[in-house]
Amino acid sequence: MISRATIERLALYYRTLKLMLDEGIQVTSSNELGKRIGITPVQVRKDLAIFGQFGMKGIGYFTNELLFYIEKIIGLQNHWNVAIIGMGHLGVALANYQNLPTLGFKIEALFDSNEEIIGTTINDIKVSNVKNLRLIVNKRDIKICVIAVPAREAQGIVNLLSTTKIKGIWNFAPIQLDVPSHIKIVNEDLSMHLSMLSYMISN
Amino acid sequence: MISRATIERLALYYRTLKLMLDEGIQVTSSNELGKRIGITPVQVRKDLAIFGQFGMKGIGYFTNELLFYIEKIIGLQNHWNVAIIGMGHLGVALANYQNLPTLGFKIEALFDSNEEIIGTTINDIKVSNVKNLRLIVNKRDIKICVIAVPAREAQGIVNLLSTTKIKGIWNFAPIQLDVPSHIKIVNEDLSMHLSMLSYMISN
DNA sequence: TTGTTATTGATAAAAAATTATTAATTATAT
DNA sequence: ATATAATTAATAATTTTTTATCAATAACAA
Repeated sequence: MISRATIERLALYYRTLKLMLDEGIQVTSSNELGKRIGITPVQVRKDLAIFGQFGMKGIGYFTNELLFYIEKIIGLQNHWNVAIIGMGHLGVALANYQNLPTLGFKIEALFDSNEEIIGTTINDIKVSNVKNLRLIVNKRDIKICVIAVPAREAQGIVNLLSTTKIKGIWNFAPIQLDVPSHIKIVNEDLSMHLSMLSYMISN
Repeated sequence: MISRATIERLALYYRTLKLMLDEGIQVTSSNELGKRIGITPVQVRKDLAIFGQFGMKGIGYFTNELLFYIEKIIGLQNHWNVAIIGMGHLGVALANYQNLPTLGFKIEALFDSNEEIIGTTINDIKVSNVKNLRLIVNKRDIKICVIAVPAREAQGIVNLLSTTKIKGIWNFAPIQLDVPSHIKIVNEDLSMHLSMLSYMISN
């Protein structure tokens, strides 16, 4: 079982390696990677060692090679269809969020329950009635749902989704959701992080 | 030194206790708290033990008392003035984010560099020119800045802010920022969490 | 060729975090 | 009164994570 912390760092290696490639850096090292991210080179090597041997003793890592392997590990070579549920300010922001397509996620549908919003177009995608959520998710082969509805409505949406074939949920509602084990969930807990910041500056 | 994981859980205890109070639950236990959050009761008690003894053997915890103590620990009794920099879709969403005022953060200023946005009003607050960032931050006693600008502009903003009296940064730009040690930073790394979700559903 | 430097990958050590156990305490039922 | 169940807080044990060390290897300079 690979720890959450390791995967988070893997995502940082990925981002850093992409930047390095843009900068024309063809060979790098655990030292350089660690320095950019703010961790020790041993930690970098330990993380990579879990998945294989990607470097060369005495040299380091070929940037493009390592990037390729990490992309594979994270699964970013897959291209999943995504739906966003809840077209409040946050949902609209996510519908326009550039990193979604950049990382290979294709926004296929947007949903809301407000009659005034249904039928409008956001970032070239028409907003559907949340009543048709299951139907559209199934028809358009949507594999990831982003939950951007108020906390009190979130569990209801999850219940609707739990019998579809989605694989993951990216949850922005500040609430602990009950999700069947075949669906993976990542909580983007903004209010928790605000509390974190409060703690850090208060102590 | 208290671990990040502990503080994150503390924020969850806080949220859960508030909900419990709303539900009229006056006495709770590490068992009940743990169950709601999905962790063991021992973990709950261990976390709390770091800060003191808040419970009673044989009984449990008085919900309002424990809430009060945790609020104190997290520092949420403080009320900080906040500025948001970058009025893209995300910045606008944050300017309307209800949990900011709920947790005691007061949005005092909004900034952008786009002439067409400067001077407009978002959630009753006028958008200022980012050229006046330092001036306004100092004048309005702003202690927390939210960075919602593109990654390539983020470090420049931090450099501007590093000589002001702000205490914390809530960073939404997907980049590792160099921050002087007297300013605390919390990274809200959406793209990292997307990678996390990708890993979880791909493996 | 040989010595020096930089580097990985493997193993060992140390530190940190989590989980288990148990004594002490309170409420409650008999 | 007494036994039982529920619960915290303290301590012990275990597991996980991070950090340190070192042999092996490659490039390069003298």
